[in-house]
Amino acid sequence: MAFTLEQLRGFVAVADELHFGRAAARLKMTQPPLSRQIQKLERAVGAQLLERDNRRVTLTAAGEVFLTEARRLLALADTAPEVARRVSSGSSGIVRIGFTAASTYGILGGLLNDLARELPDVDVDLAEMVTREQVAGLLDEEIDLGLARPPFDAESFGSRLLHREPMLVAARTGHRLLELGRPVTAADIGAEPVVMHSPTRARYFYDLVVGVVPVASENAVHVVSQVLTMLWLVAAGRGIAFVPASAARLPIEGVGFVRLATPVPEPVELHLLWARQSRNPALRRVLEVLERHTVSA
Amino acid sequence: MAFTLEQLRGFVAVADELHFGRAAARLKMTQPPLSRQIQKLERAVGAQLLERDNRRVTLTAAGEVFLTEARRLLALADTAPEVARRVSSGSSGIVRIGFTAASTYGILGGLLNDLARELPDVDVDLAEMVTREQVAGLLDEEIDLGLARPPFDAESFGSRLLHREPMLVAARTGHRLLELGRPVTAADIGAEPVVMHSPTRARYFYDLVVGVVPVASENAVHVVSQVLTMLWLVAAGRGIAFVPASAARLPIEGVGFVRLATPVPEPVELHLLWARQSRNPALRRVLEVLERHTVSA
DNA sequence: TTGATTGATACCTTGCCGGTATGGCGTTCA
DNA sequence: TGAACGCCATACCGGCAAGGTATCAATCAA
Repeated sequence: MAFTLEQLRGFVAVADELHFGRAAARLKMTQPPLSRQIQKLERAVGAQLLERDNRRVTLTAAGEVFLTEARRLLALADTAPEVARRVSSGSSGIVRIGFTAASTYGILGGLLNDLARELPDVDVDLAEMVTREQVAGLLDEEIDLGLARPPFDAESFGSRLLHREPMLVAARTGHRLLELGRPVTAADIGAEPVVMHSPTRARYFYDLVVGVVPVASENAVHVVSQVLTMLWLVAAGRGIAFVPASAARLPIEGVGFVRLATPVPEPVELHLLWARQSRNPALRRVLEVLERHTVSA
Repeated sequence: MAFTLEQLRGFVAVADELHFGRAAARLKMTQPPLSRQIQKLERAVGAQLLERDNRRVTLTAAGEVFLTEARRLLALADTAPEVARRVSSGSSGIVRIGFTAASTYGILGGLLNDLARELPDVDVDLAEMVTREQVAGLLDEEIDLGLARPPFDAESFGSRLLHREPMLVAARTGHRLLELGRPVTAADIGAEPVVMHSPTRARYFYDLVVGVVPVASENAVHVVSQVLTMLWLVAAGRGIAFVPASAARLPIEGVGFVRLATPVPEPVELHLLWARQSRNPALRRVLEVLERHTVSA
């Protein structure tokens, strides 16, 4: 037969007071049931815990070590519900965030700072993934929150526009386009070789660029999907590239930037994205915090 | 109102089976009282632990964390009588040691041998836990002694450097880095895909590696926290990994090791760690013995 | 639509827990 | 030295709560 937490409380009280009567009073009960509790506890443990010598009560050696065990058990039993409640209310927990590499250099830092300040007990796991992976990850609950670019299905996902930025042209230092002193237009580009976005893996940028510079696909010398790779290729003199403004923060030697003229001034959108079906309570709190989060451009 | 250990056992059984009927059978009771046990437990905890949707049962986020608390409580409740009985039958103390998985393959064995020889009347309980868990465990006296890596607070903890070892690069057999015949440097690694340490759960190694190989974070193909997992991923050809030398003792097929060049020759430290506040008398004696214990490299 | 599955509810019975009363034993004074 | 007191254990009783049986309600599969 196993012991109960009540018996432990009784034992700790008696061990504190070394007196059954006072211990019982502290537990707001009478002495006889307390005596029986202790007897049962000793039978369950299989060792004598207290020496009662009809005048005084003392702890045995076994009782001494069992007392620390009992205290630890009770402490754990008292705090465990608190832990669960905190998770349930979302004030503690884990939120897994997927993000595109490019968003790192824009707004992820400030966003994480806000979270750390307002929800210090929420752990954030970060995973770098492209938009398509994020969409899949949200659906099978691999991540809770995404930082991604359109398009995505408004039915299954909640989203919020987080950030807009202009499009830049990246070119090797000294390139003629950098000297224009004004935004670059499609006409300026002509037959310039272009490091192009992959139409499959970076479809968002691909569509955006093709909508502005119709000829671009003709001059593509490379097709890649990572902004960083593009800038390296630009630095290596392979051609020019179209990148979001936040890429200018990357410290790549030998690359300069100039604004690209677009119908919309800031066409590059980054959205917060989450699965409506998510049951992660921490996610709700995180969304509340990020609702108030504004992005400094 | 507080919960009982019986309710915890009920909850753990249901969480294991995700089925009230089977869980009840395992507990040798019928289903209705089990349902009520869980309801009472949820009221006592103050959070919903299980999602019952009349066809299937799932754990909520709060249930997930409460489950680990419940398991810990029950484990403690099961071992506590054992501890008391051992003392009752002559053992003079128990020391609980937390250790990281990696340290097992280095020095834990010899250390335990020393203890068994010099303090045969002290029982040793072992628990595998990461550094952060050890720090928490020491503070709430769940363990008495830790084998962990920096950093930790020198105010509340006593510590002693126990062991230093070099850092290795793990790569698939036949990999070019293994053929160099000399320690690997940051330049050798280049754009090699890397199985990286988690910056949150394996912060010590993360910081260590990032300090030596600045590009590592760019090429991270996986982020994990267990050395064994890293080696499996390396064996599967996912990339290379940075591991402490003791990991080379793990018998993983198809993985080779080569020294990583570091500013300090043996940068990986393992410390003995204990809470200054500890009142466990056996701990004092153990520390005296380990004071004389030296580690054969 | 119907039968099967599964968790919740209603109601009953019983066993356990705590209460009061009292006993046994030792200590303390007059 | 013995009477009174202090303290823990035991006996016995009553209420409550836990478990069992029967059944309901909801969902899913055929």
